[in-house]
Amino acid sequence: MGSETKILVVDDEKKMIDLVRLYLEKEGFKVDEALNGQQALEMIEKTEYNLIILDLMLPVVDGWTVCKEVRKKSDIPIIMLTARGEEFDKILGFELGADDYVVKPFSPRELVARVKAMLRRYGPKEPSQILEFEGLLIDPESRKVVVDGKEVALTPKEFDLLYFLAKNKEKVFTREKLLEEVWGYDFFGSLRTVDTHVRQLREKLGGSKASTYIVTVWGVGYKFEVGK
Amino acid sequence: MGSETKILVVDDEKKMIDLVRLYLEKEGFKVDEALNGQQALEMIEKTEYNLIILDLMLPVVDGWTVCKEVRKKSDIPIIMLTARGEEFDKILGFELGADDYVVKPFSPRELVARVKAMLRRYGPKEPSQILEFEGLLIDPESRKVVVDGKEVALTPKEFDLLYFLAKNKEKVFTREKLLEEVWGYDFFGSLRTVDTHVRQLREKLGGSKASTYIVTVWGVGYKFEVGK
DNA sequence: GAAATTTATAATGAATTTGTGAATGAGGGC
DNA sequence: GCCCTCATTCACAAATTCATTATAAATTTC
Repeated sequence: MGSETKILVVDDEKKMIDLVRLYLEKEGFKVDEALNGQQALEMIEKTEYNLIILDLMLPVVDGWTVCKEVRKKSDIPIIMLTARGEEFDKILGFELGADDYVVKPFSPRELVARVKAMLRRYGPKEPSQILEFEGLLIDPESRKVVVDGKEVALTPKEFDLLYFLAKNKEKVFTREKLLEEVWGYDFFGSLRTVDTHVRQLREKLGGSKASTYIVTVWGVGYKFEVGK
Repeated sequence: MGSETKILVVDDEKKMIDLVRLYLEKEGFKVDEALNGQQALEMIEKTEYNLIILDLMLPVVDGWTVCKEVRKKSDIPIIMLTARGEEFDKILGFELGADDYVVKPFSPRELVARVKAMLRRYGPKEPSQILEFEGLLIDPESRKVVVDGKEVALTPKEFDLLYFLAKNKEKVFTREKLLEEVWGYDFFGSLRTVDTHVRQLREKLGGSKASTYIVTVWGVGYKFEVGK
């Protein structure tokens, strides 16, 4: 992880920057800071960052403008920081190219989790691997799944679940762990939700060999297993 | 399970403590309680906890102070409990070294999930190891057991028992100790239960060399022994 | 060698866990 | 606004495992 992942934090409150820096550095990230939008744009010009954390309310040049400017030249992931009550701005932020937002006050765990999720997704592109098994092909790029040569339509959650299990084949996950990994650290719903999605998946994978891949490990959870 | 993870819960409302205790103990954690900040600090001094759950509003010494004091000496994960509306305090809490916060009223699942997440991240982690012996392979990640090249299906308890014994090979355990370690500290059933599971295991490990590994130590208990 | 203690075997009902069908409700597209 | 999809939850059925009991076998002790 910490192999030189550079993050730029833009906020006019020094205290906030320090807080964010504290937790990001604990995770091994390299952190730079900018106190206003103007400065931020200059720094982005000079240095190649892997991710930008951007407060909306900035002096000189506001967050939206920074966002728009950055997007003209690059696809760096941007996480916006917004104060509660600025909910409306959220939409605007997304339209202008932000990839995620976090509402202040936030928990460091939440921010770190989102940063990591973002980097996993957009960061130093580990070639998104096409997974292939007998009678089953999973392409994360196009989010396409092919069973016995025929494309099968999966819902987003179904796809994410299948892809996660397949990517970590032979490894058992508890329902709790799956909720955390596939649904997200901030989902606290019922464990049985996992069962339902597994069922849907098995059904959609049909009577073919593919339907045998998702295995119930009784008393523990599920795993993806190729078998023999 | 059973490996003694100790959590200190600090709150001036006994009712709140009981609630938290209920859910944490159900998960196998050992829970201590303190009703005020002063008491909390004394307990932390004497005992080594793996995690602290800390209410902000405390008599004698408040949550912030406790947090600051703890941080002077240790990196124990701290989860803060705050009442809704104390949003502002959240930031302050983080600056003082809290690792996460939960807003009251909270769902027990949420609290437990956060506790576990915290322990996973900061707690000590032992890598799960594949154990291999002549004619027997035990993989805790996939929870697979292979005897003489053929996979054998074990029930959860059988697997846990076998893995525990094998991981601690050459060491004798009384039935009592096994119940505590494999079943959990809160299991108060018959000692004979262990016998039953040992028998099942031996049967499933078949006539091969593997079936000789679980050894009865007469008058004491069982051990896993590779022999010659 | 017999009695006493400890362990092995086998069977069964209870308890836990998972599968299944269906209902609800949120959110997006038209 | 309306319909459709998807995610989630619930209730119930099915499957599996678990703990216990009773009885037989083994081992020790005297």
